[in-house]
Amino acid sequence: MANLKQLAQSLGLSITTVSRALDGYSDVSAATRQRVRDAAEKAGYRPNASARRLRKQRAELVAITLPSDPGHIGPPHFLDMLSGCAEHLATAGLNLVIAPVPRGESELEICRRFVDGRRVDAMLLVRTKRRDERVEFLQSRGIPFVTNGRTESIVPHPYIDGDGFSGFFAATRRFQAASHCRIGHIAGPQEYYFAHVRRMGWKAAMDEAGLEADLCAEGAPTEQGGYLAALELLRQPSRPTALICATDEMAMGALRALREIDGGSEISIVGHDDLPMSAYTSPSLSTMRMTGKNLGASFASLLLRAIAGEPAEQLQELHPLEFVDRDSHRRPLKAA
Amino acid sequence: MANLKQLAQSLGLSITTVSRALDGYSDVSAATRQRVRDAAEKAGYRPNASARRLRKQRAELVAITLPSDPGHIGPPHFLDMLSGCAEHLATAGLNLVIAPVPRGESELEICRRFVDGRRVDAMLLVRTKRRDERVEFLQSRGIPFVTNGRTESIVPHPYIDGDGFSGFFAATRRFQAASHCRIGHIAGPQEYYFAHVRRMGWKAAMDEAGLEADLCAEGAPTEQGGYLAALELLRQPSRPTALICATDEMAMGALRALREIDGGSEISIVGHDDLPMSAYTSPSLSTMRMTGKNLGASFASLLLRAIAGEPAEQLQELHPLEFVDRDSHRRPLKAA
DNA sequence: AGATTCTTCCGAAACGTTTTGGGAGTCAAC
DNA sequence: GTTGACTCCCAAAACGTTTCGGAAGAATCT
Repeated sequence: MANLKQLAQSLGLSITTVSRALDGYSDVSAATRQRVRDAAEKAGYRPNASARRLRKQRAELVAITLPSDPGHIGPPHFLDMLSGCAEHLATAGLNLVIAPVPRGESELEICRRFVDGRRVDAMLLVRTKRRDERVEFLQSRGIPFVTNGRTESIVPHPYIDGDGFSGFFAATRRFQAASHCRIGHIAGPQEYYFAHVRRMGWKAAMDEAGLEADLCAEGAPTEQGGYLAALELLRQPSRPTALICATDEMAMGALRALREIDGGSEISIVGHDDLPMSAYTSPSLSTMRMTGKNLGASFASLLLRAIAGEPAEQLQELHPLEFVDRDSHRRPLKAA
Repeated sequence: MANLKQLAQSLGLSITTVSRALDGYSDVSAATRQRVRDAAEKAGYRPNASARRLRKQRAELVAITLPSDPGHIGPPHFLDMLSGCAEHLATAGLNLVIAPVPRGESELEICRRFVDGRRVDAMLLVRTKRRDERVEFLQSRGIPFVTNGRTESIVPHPYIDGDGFSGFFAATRRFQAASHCRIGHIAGPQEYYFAHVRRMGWKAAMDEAGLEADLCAEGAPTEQGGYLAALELLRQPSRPTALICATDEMAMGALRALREIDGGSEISIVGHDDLPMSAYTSPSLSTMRMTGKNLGASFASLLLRAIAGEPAEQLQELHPLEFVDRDSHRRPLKAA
């Protein structure tokens, strides 16, 4: 409850000595140190955070941008991540603050406010774009940060990401191995790195197999976006027999479209994210998810290393995707 | 980028005047004010947050405890709430920080750290217990706070909550109207207020109808908890024909139990939370959810009013529950 | 002309901590 | 009896802001 001055007075010591005793410096005698610590404990003393921050020129805070419009990271996972992240940061004395983006303001402005007002020591970025102005800004300021998702920035930066290319490549291959030729892709907005790279994985597998990669429709990364994109593909003269969707949510929308369309139940489908609800759709949705446990802790750990000054090149984690084998990806294929 | 001193020097003014110009005080001339503001804008000046906080004795921060073990608020909703809350608080210049609870530490210790270290001006509490030591602590410190969920605290405090009693009462009535007599309740841990009050709602409706309220099993508020509790009820000599579950997650577990048991498909079921996945189970899960949009903003708004000094009695919001009518609550009832 | 008010500015203190750069005392070595 | 090393402690500065209490000069009133 009290402050250092009062504590010092009550002990008949100087502020300096009390402060150094609490911080465990060796230039205060063991006896005094103990006496000070006991008194501090008894008084319930906690150093005033603002004062320490001002003096040490560190905010002891890290901000994470909170995607307010639908992004590629499903809420259930995101909250897990937030939690794991906050917990890990706390072990280093850092607290996690949420940086929401009010309508009418850009994420860049938010970054600027937090960074230039020295409200935070570092930042975590979510939902990266291929060309991400937040990344450019933070690099120009030289403030440590880690992104969840890569970018196409020329100068490297720390990130943690799932290997969407390989995952979508492998999923496409899987369909090809099951004799699918008309494999369509429901893509997310291509300015996002994750959406782009997933499309590239699908396309590479099609190209390599000598199949035409013409069945691709882009939509918002939402149920509705997936629905509309799927309808677009199903209206083609030569329909897909299988669909690879950028996200589970989009896949749910595609499933809705398939239900509405004649013969839709013969089309196989796969998503990405492994949302909890994906296990309960009918058919249950086959999907992919990032391997590795506690994404949040890894995210935080990378940031701590970035703060400690490790070079960006050593702070780039690309996790393989694992396939979640359920029903939707092997629906009976009608002979063409 | 710069600080007040540099800005003042470059303008040939005192620190005081620059500060007051930026804050719009009337004792600096309009001309000077404009000149200062232009210069500040050009220099990209942002006041140092730590310094202001120290001087103003306000942290400009609000913490929310993050339930790390499974609670009653489903992750999807929780993240929405977090986001809405952070956004609303930001309009008042407050940022939201996440207070995770590391294993081995109690939520009380976390509160103490945040409050006594003056890291926050106020707190948001989630997942309240009937007797909640965090509430008692914050009341003893006189720090503003709002809980999501009521408590049995003698001295009133601000809260926002769903009316679980009436909701579960009405749901039980609904089953009774459909000729169910053996209506069971899958209860959450009774130390939580929400779990207790939901059970009370069910019990009151049973008592009032002259039906025996003997079919009640308690479990952890998880899928597994619901599964085990349901098995317990289904093993009774006189089985339930309908089940009211404290949460959707528990209801999902109960559905699993029903699938495994002979005749389980004749048992009706209802949950609470309206998780996204609840629409996709088979049968689709009838459930309840709190009315009112943007819980997070309401939560934040209550807190701002609490900070402004409004008495607790005026800051208690109890929202009715609405029934989400799907398939699981009207499965064919075998004549007894 | 003197008294009063208004306008516009500023010096200095304060917020509570950490850290720099010693200072006084003790003890052993020369 | 001077020197140096060591132990234990402290005064004061610094971090960057806000705000209290004027002060100087101009304008208005008596």
